[in-house]
Amino acid sequence: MRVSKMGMKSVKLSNLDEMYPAQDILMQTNQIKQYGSGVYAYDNIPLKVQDNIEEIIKRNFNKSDCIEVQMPLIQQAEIWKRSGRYDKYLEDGVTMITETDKGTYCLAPTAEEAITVFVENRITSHKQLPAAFYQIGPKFRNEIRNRGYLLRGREFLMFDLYSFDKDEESMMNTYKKVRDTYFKTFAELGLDIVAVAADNGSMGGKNSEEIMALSPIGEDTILFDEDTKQGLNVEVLEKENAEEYLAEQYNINNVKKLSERKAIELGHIFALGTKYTETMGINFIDSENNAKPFYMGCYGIGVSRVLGIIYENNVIKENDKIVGFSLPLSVVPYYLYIISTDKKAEAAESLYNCLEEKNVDTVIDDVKGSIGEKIRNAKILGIPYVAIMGNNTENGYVEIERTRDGAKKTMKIEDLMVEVEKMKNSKKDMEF
RNA sequence: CGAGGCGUAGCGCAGUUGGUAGCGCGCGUGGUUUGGGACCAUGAGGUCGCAGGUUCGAUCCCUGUCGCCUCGACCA
Repeated sequence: MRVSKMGMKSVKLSNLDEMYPAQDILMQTNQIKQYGSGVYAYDNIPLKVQDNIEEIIKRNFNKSDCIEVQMPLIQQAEIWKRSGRYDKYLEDGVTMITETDKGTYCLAPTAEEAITVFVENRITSHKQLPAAFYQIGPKFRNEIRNRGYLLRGREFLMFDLYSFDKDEESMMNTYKKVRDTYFKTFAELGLDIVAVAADNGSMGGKNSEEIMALSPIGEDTILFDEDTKQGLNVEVLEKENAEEYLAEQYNINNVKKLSERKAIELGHIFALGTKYTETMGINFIDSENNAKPFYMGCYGIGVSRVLGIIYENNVIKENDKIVGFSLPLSVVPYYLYIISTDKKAEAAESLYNCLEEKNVDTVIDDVKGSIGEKIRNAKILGIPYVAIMGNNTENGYVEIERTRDGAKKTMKIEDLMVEVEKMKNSKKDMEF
């Protein structure tokens, strides 16, 4: 991508939001644009980071035999009435309603109802079970209070997975399998997650855990056990016989060892049981020719929220001042930010074009400006490596700066091309 | 919805004890610069969120309203 084509201007950062500095940078530099409370447009780089997050999620869940589908975003009120949730969702004011001359539609806040209808008459026999379908798409919730930029919007991107099983035991096996996939997925995304036993809220059902990421900007405080990696709600300690309960339920024997950690919820997994399929009357035929309601599970990940957290977790500072971020290789869309003095502009173009040909995406700063300004822009965009060609580098050589920690190295241009391509394929840092 | 705060140029902010507004950054033009956010000159850009009221006169005072932010409840 060419800086000259991306509608970018140099912005001097000022008075960053103390709580969410990274997302404030995105706003100040027009990488996200707010249209209203909890409603944002995305510029190229955050959008592509989000695409990459999606892709990692999809790949992991595809491997776990989950099938990607798409549910409608406008859903007739009837299906919500069928599950009995219409009144509750309206009362809460969370669901956004569109009245048309063809009737009332709900802008999808979630999709249990829609997916259940999708499965009806499609999965009719126990031989087709277990089955799991997921989608990644926009969700709309008229939140009582939006907060933290992308962390809790009215319109946001969500991964939602729905599983169908023949009985409770099988449902719990699916639940565990999905839970494992969550851990794999978030590890790949570079986020430390903890599963925290939780209330079921409006979803209902048997069993649920919040999937939380440890992060300094977390809104919630959880207790964390280093040995078992188990997370708990702070409230657990307020229970009667808390110590016994912890020992029994979570194998935690030394309460003093628990440390308080800031965390933020990125997902929630539920073993629902037959709550929806029973009220909606959606059944399969078991091996003894009886009609039975499916045992469902539903599982969500706030993709937009993951995006926000990844930005917030990767800020870089110089002299204690936040100057930008350095996005992890697992999700960054451009690996290298190429800059040069006028005299070396041709060499920069040639490096850019060669990498384009190898399908390695980079950014070339082809706008007039000082080297220092351009390096700063690389950091504001979150590009992990900067290639500098100028007075300090003789022909055929290039200086590389790793934005994460400011480490520098000079190398041959042809070696760089090999290294960057390697980095793209392995998602691992170049050697420094 | 309960409590608090804020709406003045694209962004960050001043200011007017009531006489219709400034600064920094950014932006346009010309020139000099060119390895860590350069400089000189010159210019563009605001019905001071909106609507009423008080007043000779309101961006400022009063009332209402809308929007945004933070804490709480709720959530991915």
